[in-house]
Parts: sequence; structure tokens; C-alpha cells
Amino acid sequence: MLQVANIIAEKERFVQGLKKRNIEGVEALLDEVIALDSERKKTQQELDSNLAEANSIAKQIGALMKEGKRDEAEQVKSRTAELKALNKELGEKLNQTQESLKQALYNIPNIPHESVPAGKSDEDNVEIERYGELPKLGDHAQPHWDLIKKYDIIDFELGIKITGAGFPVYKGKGARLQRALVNFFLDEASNAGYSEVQPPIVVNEASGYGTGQLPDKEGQMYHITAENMYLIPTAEVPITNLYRDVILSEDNLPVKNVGFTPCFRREAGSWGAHVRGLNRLHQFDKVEIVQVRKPEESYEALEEMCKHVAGILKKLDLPFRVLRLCGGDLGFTSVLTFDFEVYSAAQDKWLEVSSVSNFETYQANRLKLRYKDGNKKSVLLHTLNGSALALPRIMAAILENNQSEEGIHIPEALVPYTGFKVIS
RNA sequence: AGAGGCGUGGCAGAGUGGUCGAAUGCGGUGGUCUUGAAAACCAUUGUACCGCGAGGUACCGGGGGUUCGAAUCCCUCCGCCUCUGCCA
Repeated sequence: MLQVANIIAEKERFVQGLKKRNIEGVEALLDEVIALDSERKKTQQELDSNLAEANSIAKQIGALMKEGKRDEAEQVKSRTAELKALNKELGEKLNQTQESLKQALYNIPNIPHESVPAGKSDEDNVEIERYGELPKLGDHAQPHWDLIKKYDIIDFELGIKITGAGFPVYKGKGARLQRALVNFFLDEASNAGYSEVQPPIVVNEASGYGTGQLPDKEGQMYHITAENMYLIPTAEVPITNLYRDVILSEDNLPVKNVGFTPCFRREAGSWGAHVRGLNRLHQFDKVEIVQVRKPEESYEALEEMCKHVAGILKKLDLPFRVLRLCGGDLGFTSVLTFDFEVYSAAQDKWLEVSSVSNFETYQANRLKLRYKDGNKKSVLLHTLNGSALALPRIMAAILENNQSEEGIHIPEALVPYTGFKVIS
């Protein structure tokens, strides 16, 4: 969440930033936060000085008791009764104000980077790079949902039987290709200096708040009500939360982690006819890279992560483009996000396979993730993450783009992982 | 799931109503000594909030209560451990 001191110091920049997200009544929102914060300070000052008085009276009484001056002690007690009632009231007011302030801050998204273009939806995202030739497949090209049936490598009906729509069963060479992609992505990240972790895929409420999925995306996550836990929508949640309530020392930095996990998304309300096959699922696999950086290094890290993602796509021979997300499409917690989309030839569509973001201190502030700088001062760190990569759409693109009469050709870089060159 | 026990600073571990933000040890940092290192010795070493500052306040798992005063007593929630049961 945002820091009040920054809101006060840079209010105009924050107002302009939030307007890029097309939020109504931005100034009133920020003014409310500022007002709540000054009320909080005022209340705390009053409470603190009352508490100081009460503490000193308590000490006096202790001393008097010891000297056996019971009567004097009783006299002083009358003032403490007064203070006690007053402080109870003030304490409640302080809690309320703090709670209101927290709620207000939870509901304000991050301030977009100055380079983020204005815009309402994904149509306003700006393409900044394109790589690779778009394959020309001819009329007989089939979309992946037909190909997977033809080669019997993914079975949606079976998934429906055992679970429901959006939970596919990968079979035979399909399962093998899936595993090959996971291992390939993990190896690529390890080679790039990321340290591998295997986090839980169920998280508690505090973790949901830490990275900002709660309260913003409550309805998007599968909720285990008996235990009040959530199935993760992305490995970002457990991996970034490894560093919740942590003060790192300078030589712990930079943190670079990679993790493979299944991801679960309810996708409530957005399950439409245009979403077929592997394009959108309730459960999918993803390899995620996460970095924790010093503030002054975070944009360098963002660029490095983008290069990493681009490098993988190049090795897989997939044509892709990179988009700078506009204000309207930018995630709640993000300052700057680049989306990577691969071209899926048979659908004639660009499919999002990666989203690389810098959150600056927004998550770190909720997480209380800091480091000690040269002057031994605690400084909030910057968190970043990116998919490297999400599996199903990569699978869809490989199947569609590489289809031929002999079958589906596996990209060369993957062959050592699959153990076969063609799915036929 | 049943029975019992326990949650204190980076770690270990004292503290059962006041002088306790908290003994002691280890670890960390700085220094003395040394050609250098080790050892020894000395000093220092939590976080957050309020305040221009002096300083103040809060935190001994979370929340609430009793009391003039709570790490210490009570309630409640959470977590951990041991035994029994079940089980990859």
C-alpha cells in the first residue's frame, strides 16, 4: 500500500497517476487518507501524554505503598480513574482511526510510472517490441483444441468428469511436453542466477494481504473456508511472502527466486465463449521469477527480467510482442508492467504468456520488507515479479505454430527435455 | 481427532504483580592488544509510532479483561511440541 508521508509530499503526482487508472474522485480519496492520518497523530499525541501521566502516577503509588503511606496513595488514585476512562476512549478512537486509514489505503492502487500511457483497456496498451516471423500455415491449419484431440494429448472431458470445466488432463506426450517446459523454464532461470524454491500452493490470509490479492481480488481466488486459506493464483504470493516481516542485510541482496507451481483462478464472471481450449483455465502451471531489490536498482532488474523472458521465447522460436500496459489495464499493485504475448497462428491471436512488473514499495510496505542501508536505517525494498513462463498458452502456441502433415514439431531447445521431436 | 505441555530480543535461556525493553550466554558491530590473525579484554547491539528537540508511547504469539500498576493473574483466538489414533 501507499505511504501516507509520500501522499502528502507528492499529492499532485499521485492525483495525476491515479487518474491514469480512470478512478473517480481521486483527490477526495487522497484527502480522506491525509485527514485520517492527521487525526491519528492528534489522537495518539493525546493518548501518549495521558499514558505518560498514568505511568508516572502508578510509579508514585508504588513508592508510597512501599513507604506504607496508604492514605496518600488512595488520594492519588482518583486521578488515575479519570485517566483510565479517558484513555480507554482515546484508545478505541485511535484503533478505529487506524483501521479506517488502513482500509482506505488498501483500496487505493499503486501509482503508475510516468511512462505508463493513459488508456481504458487492453486495447490501449502500447506495443514496444516485436520479434519473429508470423508463421503462414495455410487453410488446413487447426486451432490447438482440435490438435489436442487429434493427437490425444489433452483431455478436457476427463477433467470435467473428475473436477469441472477448466481443469484439463494432460496425457501421454502432452503430459511429457508439459513437464519438459517446466524443467526447461526452471533451468533457464537457474542459469540466470535465480535460486529455486518450492513453496506451498495454499496460503493464509496474511499472505494474501501481503502481496495485495486481498482484499482486491477476494472473489478471484479459491477459498478454503474451513481453514480460511486460499489456493494461490500465482507463485508470486507464496514466494514474495517468504520475505514478509523481514529486515534483510545488504549482503542478502539482491534476492532472486524462481518457483514452479500450479496456479488456481476462479475467473468469476469472465468465462466467455471466446475463451476456448487452453486460453483460459481454472488450474494451470507457471514458472515465476521474483526479485527483491534496492530501490535504486529495481528498474534495471525489471529490464533484466524482460530480457530473460524474451530470451526464453526466442529459444522456443515463438513470435512474440511486448506491450507496455496502459493505466486502465495495469494491475492494482503495479507501477509498471510489460506483457509478453505470443502469436498463435491458427487462432490468429496474440496470447499473453508473461507479465513482468515492478511494484516498487507498494508490496514491501504491506509486507514490512526492508533492509538496513549504510547508515543502518531501515529502507523499504522494491519487489518485482514475472512469469517465466505460463504454460498453457505456450503449449497452445507451440501446437498451433509448429503443426505440419507429419505432426507437431517440438522446438529444438525442448527436445532434450521431451525426449521426442514430433507429436504424431 | 483425543490427552497433556509450551509460546520472552538474531539464537539459546532467566524472569510468576512495581525499580523490566527485560538477567545471562552465544552471535553481530566498533575498539584495545598484535607484523597479521586467533584468544582475551572493553564498549555497543530490537522494532514502530509521536515530537523541531529534550523526550514520550507501544510491543515478551494476536485480541480482550482484572489492577493505581501485567512478560507475570483471568478469558479467548492462533501457533508449536510430546504421547495416543490415522496416514502419503
